[in-house]
Amino acid sequence: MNKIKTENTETEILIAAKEIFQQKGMAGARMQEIADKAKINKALLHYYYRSKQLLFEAVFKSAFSLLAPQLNKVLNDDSDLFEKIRKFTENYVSFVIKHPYLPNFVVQELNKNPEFVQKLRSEKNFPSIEKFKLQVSDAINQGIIKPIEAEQLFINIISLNIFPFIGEPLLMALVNVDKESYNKILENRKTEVAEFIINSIKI
Amino acid sequence: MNKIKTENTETEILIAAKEIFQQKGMAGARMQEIADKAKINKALLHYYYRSKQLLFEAVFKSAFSLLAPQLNKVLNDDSDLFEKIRKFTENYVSFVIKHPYLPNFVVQELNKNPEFVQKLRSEKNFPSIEKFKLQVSDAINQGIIKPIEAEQLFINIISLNIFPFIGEPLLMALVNVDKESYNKILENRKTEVAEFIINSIKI
DNA sequence: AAATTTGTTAACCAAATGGTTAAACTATAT
DNA sequence: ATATAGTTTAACCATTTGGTTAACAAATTT
Repeated sequence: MNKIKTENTETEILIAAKEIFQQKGMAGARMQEIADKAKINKALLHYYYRSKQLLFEAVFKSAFSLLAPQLNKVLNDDSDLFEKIRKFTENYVSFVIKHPYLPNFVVQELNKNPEFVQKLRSEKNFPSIEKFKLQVSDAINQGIIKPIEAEQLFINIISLNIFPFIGEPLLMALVNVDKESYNKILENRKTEVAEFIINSIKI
Repeated sequence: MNKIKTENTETEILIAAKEIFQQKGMAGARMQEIADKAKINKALLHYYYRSKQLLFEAVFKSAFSLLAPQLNKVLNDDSDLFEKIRKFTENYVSFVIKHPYLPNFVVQELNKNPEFVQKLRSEKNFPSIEKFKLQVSDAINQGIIKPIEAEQLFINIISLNIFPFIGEPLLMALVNVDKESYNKILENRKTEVAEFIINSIKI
């Protein structure tokens, strides 16, 4: 079964590359280290992915395709506004536990390479805010929430959920707790954050 | 004036190193590029700072010593809780405009080097949360705000203020606006964020 | 089963990179 | 003015790094 063997190697490379790139970034990652982790010869990396840049792009796209559905839970889910804020907040913690380096990786590499956004936008499933805008203005018109721009609310939701992970080392130091206590704080945020947001906007 | 000339060169190097390190990170920065930016020979970098690692640490400490006073505006300022939230939120935007890459740099390098926190903690002026904890529990006891853990409130304040900058390329794409419109959104956040927080906690 | 295509490796290469050295230059002290 | 200490540079060096090559191995096709 040639196909299977090939796909295995190709996938092994991508898995190894994900780990290294997500932990060390494009600049800090070494092709040799990826090859070692995938237990293959370095030349095979180039056989399958041509160059470091292309391998990186494959990893980046794959990472974003995991993050996008999470964001769509806020932007394109049909559930009630409050319910979706609660669900997203609770789900997001589990997501990050599964992929600890992923959100930071995406945010970071996008900062170092802002033109990358173009490549993402063209892909299908790229999250769009349009539906969420309608939902927010409906909720305002129905007197469920106070007036707020959908963009601001969205940025708030994302910030409150993502930053505690991206800023973990900094926040841990400032709040002056060890990893175990910080994890408890994050665990509490599963419900705290949603209530914090809802408290702020509900009438 | 030997002293002045020396200090100039040393400072020029630090200024150049800040720019390069903050934009490209430790792994992505090149000593030659720093030398070029400082308009000096590469060997001079080593003459004044010994190694890339030590130059980086000098830059990092200098960066953190700029960020710390900002954080202390939340943690160790004497003003009233609501007032300090309003002031911090408004000030922080100006701070980031002055040092666009700084917060991201600190957060990022701390993630890649969590043991770095130790080196910071030992330094004077390292922000401590103790005073803020008292302030929050006082406000709760006086019935000014709803019960909330000081740590959670602090994380919320920081997240809402810092992430919109760190996540700018991602958020710009998701909210689907250009740089100019995004800047307007950030400008509005100067007041929006504080009201969002206060709305949520006030009784 | 012979030929061909696909997958894999060891050895190699050129460029980049952090760092060093020895000499030259400049300013200060004697 | 001359010796001395501090500053700056060009040239150099060893290692690392992304990438290539040529040969070998394993499937696949004919």
